[in-house]
Order: sequence, then C-alpha cells, then structure tokens
Amino acid sequence: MPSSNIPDIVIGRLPIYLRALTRLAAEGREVTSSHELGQRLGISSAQIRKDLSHFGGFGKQGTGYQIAYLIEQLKQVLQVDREWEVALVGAGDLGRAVAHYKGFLYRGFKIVCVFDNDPDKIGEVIDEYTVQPIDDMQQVIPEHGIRMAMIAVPAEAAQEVADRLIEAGIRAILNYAPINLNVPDDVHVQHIDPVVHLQRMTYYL
Amino acid sequence: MPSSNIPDIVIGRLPIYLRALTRLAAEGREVTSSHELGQRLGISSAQIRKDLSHFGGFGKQGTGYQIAYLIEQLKQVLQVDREWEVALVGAGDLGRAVAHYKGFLYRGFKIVCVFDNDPDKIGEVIDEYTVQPIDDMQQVIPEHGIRMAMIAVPAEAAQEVADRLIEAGIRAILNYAPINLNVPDDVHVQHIDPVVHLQRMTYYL
DNA sequence: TAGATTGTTAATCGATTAACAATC
DNA sequence: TAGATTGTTAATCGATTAACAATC
Repeated sequence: MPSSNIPDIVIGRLPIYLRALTRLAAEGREVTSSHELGQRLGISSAQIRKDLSHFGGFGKQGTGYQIAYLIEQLKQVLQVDREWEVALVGAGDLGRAVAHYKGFLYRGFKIVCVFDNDPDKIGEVIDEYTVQPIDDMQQVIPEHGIRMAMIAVPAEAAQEVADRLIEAGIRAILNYAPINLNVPDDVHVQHIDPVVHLQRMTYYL
Repeated sequence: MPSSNIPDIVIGRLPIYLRALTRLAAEGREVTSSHELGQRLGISSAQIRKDLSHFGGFGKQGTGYQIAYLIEQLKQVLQVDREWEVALVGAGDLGRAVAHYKGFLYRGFKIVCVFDNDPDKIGEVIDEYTVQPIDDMQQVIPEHGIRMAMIAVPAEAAQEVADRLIEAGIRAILNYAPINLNVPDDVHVQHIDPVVHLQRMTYYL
C-alpha cells in the first residue's frame, strides 16, 4: 500500500457507492442522501458519510448530495476519471467472455491486448483483438505502458503468468484463476472466484 | 443470517482456507501449519487458528494440521461435502462462459438448468444444457428443489430476475450483474463485479 | 423560520494480534 | 526430553455507530 492513510476497507466501498450513484443517475435522479444510499446498499448512513468525509465535504446540510457532482468526485478519487489500458491473459472460454464484456469501457477500463500460449489460439480474432503469443508480453506491455492485467488461465499456470506480468511492469492484477497469487508488496491483486462466493452462502442454507 | 453466532467474516475466510488446502494436497503435501498457511495467504497464523477454533480443534500441538482431514472438516462446516444444484439465468456471453466453466463441479456445485428470455436463445444447446424460457423458472426450480442461482443478465433485468427466483424458492444468489440487489433478510446474495475490483486497485496506482 | 441532512466527535462494538500454557 | 505448534485468553487495534452542533 504505497500512498495514503485511508483504510483500504473504505477504498473498497467507494466503487460500490459509485456504482449505486451511477444507477441513481440512470434513473433520472439528481439528488440523494446518505440515508437513501445506505438503504439501497444495506449500509448505515453514518458509514457512508464517514467514508466520504475522508475525501472532503461533498454534500450540503439539509439537502444531501448532488449525484452528478459526487460521481465526478468519486471518479477523481479512484482515478477512474480516465481510461486505463488493461492486458488480458488467457483466451479460453473465460478469457473470451471477459474480452467480449462491454461493461469495462464505460467504467474506466479498456482491454488493449489478449495473450495466450496455445498455438491454436494465437492469431485467433476475438472481437477487435488478435490473440498474441504469451512470450510477447514482455515487449508489448512496456511498449504500451500498461499497468493493469487480468488473468484468465488455468490455476496451474496462474502464478507463473503473474510473475511474468509483474516483470513486464504490471502493478495491478485481477485474477480469475482459483488460486491465491503471491506477489511483491508493491503489486495489487484482487481475486474473483465464484465458487468461494457460493461456498460462503451454503454455510447458511 | 438465520443460524449461528459465528462472525460472517470468519465464514467468508473458510472457502479461502479450503482452496489453499486443496492446492497443498494437489502438491502432494500431507501436513501443514497455521504458520505456513498464513504465509501463503498473507494472513496471520493466529487468525487462522482462531478462525478454525470456532468449529473445533482440528490440529495437533507440535505437528500442525492433517491436510486431508482439515479439508474434510471444512467441507462439512461449509456444507460442501455434498453437491448443490444451481440454476443459471442468462445465456449471453457471460452466462455461456459460466455454463462452460468446469470448476464448479469438483467444489460442490452443479448447474442443472439455464434460463433466458430471448426467443433466439431458448432451445439453444450449451454443453449439456438446453436453454429454457425464463417463464418456466417458477415451475422448474421448485420441482428440482433448487435453492441456489446465478444471475448473468443485464443490469436492467437483474432485480426482476432476483425477485422471481426468490418467489420460486431460491435462497442464495450469486449475482454477476453490476447492480446491487435488494432481497429479503432470509435470502443471501453475493456480488461479482470485476470493475469494482479494478476500481479498487486504480486508487493505489 | 422549521425541517432536514451533513460532517464530525466520542462511545461502542468487534476483529485482530500477541502471548503462553498445554501437549504432541 | 527438546522442539514445535496448537487452542485460547487477554490486550490491542481499528471500524462502526450514535449523537449532535452546524447549517443549508
């Protein structure tokens, strides 16, 4: 965690707020309150106010928050008021689905290259991407100055892919492989494993 | 949260432990310690011991934990020592990828039906599944006694799909749509939104 | 003005960690 | 036995909540 003294758990909630606010805006709403937002998200209004107050006073007493303005501010805080180029490794079923996904673009991210090591897949075209050999990563990633990557390869290959990505300059990894990645302190990792979420729920059933 | 007085945050870590232990077993290891497991996961050994102690004494002083035994016990606690039938709603790119994913089966889950409301997709065959009309959910789900579902439809449709699933008897939902779902207290929801994870990391870049 | 809601402080609550006796 | 590691208690740390003055 290089910068700042703001709890990581707070940072983790900001994208959730941003998503809910964007939704409210899409519904045509212009103003909201910590109370309303909290109700929608199942979070206390006090927590929302406290979280936001780490970054400034975005609201107005008696009125609440201007949705458009708060969205703008949160995007700035999260640095998603720009577009981040992302590399994708893995062009199997999952990688293909990720490559197709249209939801990245309007929320700050753009996949710019897709890698795989399967000779059958290299050269294949997925939407606007041509699958490149994984050995080209070391060249392509620094060339574009890409700092974020998504891993969608089998569990066995994920750690090695991560190591090579980091060597190529990647500093943030979204890992879809069902395995824990070990990375240096200055590299950020997030895991997506649907089974973990399912297993968390079966406990209560 | 119907049952138990064990913190939800502890339950949330168990699947992570289970995944790491399964990995260790796959590497041919038979015994591990809270210290080793902690190192792999970036968690303190004390936390692992404390978490496990909620459910019993699974280790042996001086030795550590028998991996196979601990896996078995954790599966029992999480109720994934059986196979859960899961309904999938949405047969677009994402739903298709989810349907193809082989990783559910060996970790306690089996997709048994796929629904969509697009006439072009109904009747289509995805692996072993034939896409069924979404209007059949109310019949098919109770018939099979299915209690878990995954939502892979566009954000606009997700809340309505969730409402109908719950009406049909679903009590745990894994939501891939980038929107917060509001559900009754006795229904469990987990969200998967890759953009939220990416946005959480850009803050630090 | 009266009503509403913020931003912030202090109090509460809960989770993590440190430490160690028990024991394999 | 000596060394290692658990399970558990108590101490610490941090996050959430309640409450309210400020103010729109």
